[in-house]
Amino acid sequence: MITINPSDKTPIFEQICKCVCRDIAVGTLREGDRLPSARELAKMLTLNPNTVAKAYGMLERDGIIYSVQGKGCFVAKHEGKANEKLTENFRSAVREALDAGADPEELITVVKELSLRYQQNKRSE
Amino acid sequence: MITINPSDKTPIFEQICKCVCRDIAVGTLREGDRLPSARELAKMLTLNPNTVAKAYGMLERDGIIYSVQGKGCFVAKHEGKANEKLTENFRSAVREALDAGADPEELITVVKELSLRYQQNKRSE
Amino acid sequence: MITINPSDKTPIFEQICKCVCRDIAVGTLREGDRLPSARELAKMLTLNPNTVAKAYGMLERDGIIYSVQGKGCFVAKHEGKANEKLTENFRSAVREALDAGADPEELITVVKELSLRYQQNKRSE
Amino acid sequence: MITINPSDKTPIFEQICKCVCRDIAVGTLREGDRLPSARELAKMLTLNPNTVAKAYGMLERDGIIYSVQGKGCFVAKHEGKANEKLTENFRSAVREALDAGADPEELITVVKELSLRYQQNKRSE
DNA sequence: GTGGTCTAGACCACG
DNA sequence: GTGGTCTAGACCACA
Repeated sequence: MITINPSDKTPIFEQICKCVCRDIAVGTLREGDRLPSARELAKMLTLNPNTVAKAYGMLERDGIIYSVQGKGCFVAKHEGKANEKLTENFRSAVREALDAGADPEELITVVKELSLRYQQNKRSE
Repeated sequence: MITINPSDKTPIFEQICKCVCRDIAVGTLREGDRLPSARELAKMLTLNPNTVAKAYGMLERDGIIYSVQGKGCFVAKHEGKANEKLTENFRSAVREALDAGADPEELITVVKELSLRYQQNKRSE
Repeated sequence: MITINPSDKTPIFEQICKCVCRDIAVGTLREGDRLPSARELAKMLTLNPNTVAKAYGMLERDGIIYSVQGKGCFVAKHEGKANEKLTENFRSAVREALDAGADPEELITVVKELSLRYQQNKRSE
Repeated sequence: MITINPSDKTPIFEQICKCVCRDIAVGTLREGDRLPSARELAKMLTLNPNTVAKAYGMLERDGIIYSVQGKGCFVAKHEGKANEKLTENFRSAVREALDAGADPEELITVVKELSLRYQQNKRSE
């Protein structure tokens, strides 16, 4: 499922990319699965088709999906690329925090705290 | 010390905010200390005074500093606000990673690995 | 409707904020409604776009509206925030009066007297 | 007692005026009482003497105090002037709130709520 | 001198 | 087209 939060400051095309990557990492999307066409998705989410096209273009450039003329876009062999892309964001956030002078122990505490809270949310759903 | 990297794509005013927060978190700046005036800092960094004023304005709205007409800007009681602001991006990155199904242990491993590498870079400087 | 009184000494951007808050509180603006673009409004009021942008920025930081890149600004879920912001000055005036030893009954009498006079003015317009 | 809050946005000279008016209204200062000299007060509060002088000038202009060359400043016959000045602030706040579309009943509720809270604070002191 | 506000005009990313 | 950022230069009130 691709969901967009318009009030989120991250560009919409990037939100789409992340959703697709996440679905691949989680297993909701598997190798060879067909993504909704750009037009289709744009209509579903009431977005500008160009925005969806841009997102698909980024994903294709990164080798996460591939497009077939006249047929649509499909999930490529992942080889962990989608996962890499996701953790890369995390890695850069860690680097940024360290540059800002954060204590490694403090970061680990934050991870533990948030993952605990996350699991509780999941359980209560 | 406040340093700016113009080639960094994060807005200049935000870079200033982070520098101030870091200095407060580290203890270089303490409650009641006076920050350089907007014009002074602008001259030092060859920026427009408005840019610095915007940064100071953000910090004031976040309760990290307070401004006094005709006197200057001063750091407020921290209560960890500066520290929170620094790890804010990190926290959202953690949430994103968890949403993508990342294993908390895996994230902690990444933090440990990167902080180790970071300390080595620091030592070799 | 947003109207500006240039001879009023309260900053223009604040006047804009109050107008928007009032329109939300009254119900003229509702959740999800789009505000005029900063440039558009600036042209209508013959102001500098930056002034409007500043007002919109304040409203966004207060969670009263949210901005979307390339689309515009929209009113957020209110939860009474707009109303609170409107009576904010009033609340501090009440606190001040109490500090000065004013009798609560006396203050209420003043409110009643002035609101009566206000309604008469309104009727005679 | 005159106390100054530097982080408060109201100008310092105005804070001084309000303190004096409040002390007169409450009865701490009475007709003929001598106020500390501008220099003295400036030293006590670590303020610029000009700031205190400005405040005293405003109070004298309003007929709340009078100055005697070489002797100092003294509290004038009040005739409720100090009280008027204080409630005038309240009145203008009420007018502003009404202009913003506030409901009179709502304002009265706010007064009741805040005065209740104020009395509780007083009791617990 | 300080911060606060406003204007004018520019560039960018997003949609 | 939109909002976001930055620069340049101006005026004001406060201290």
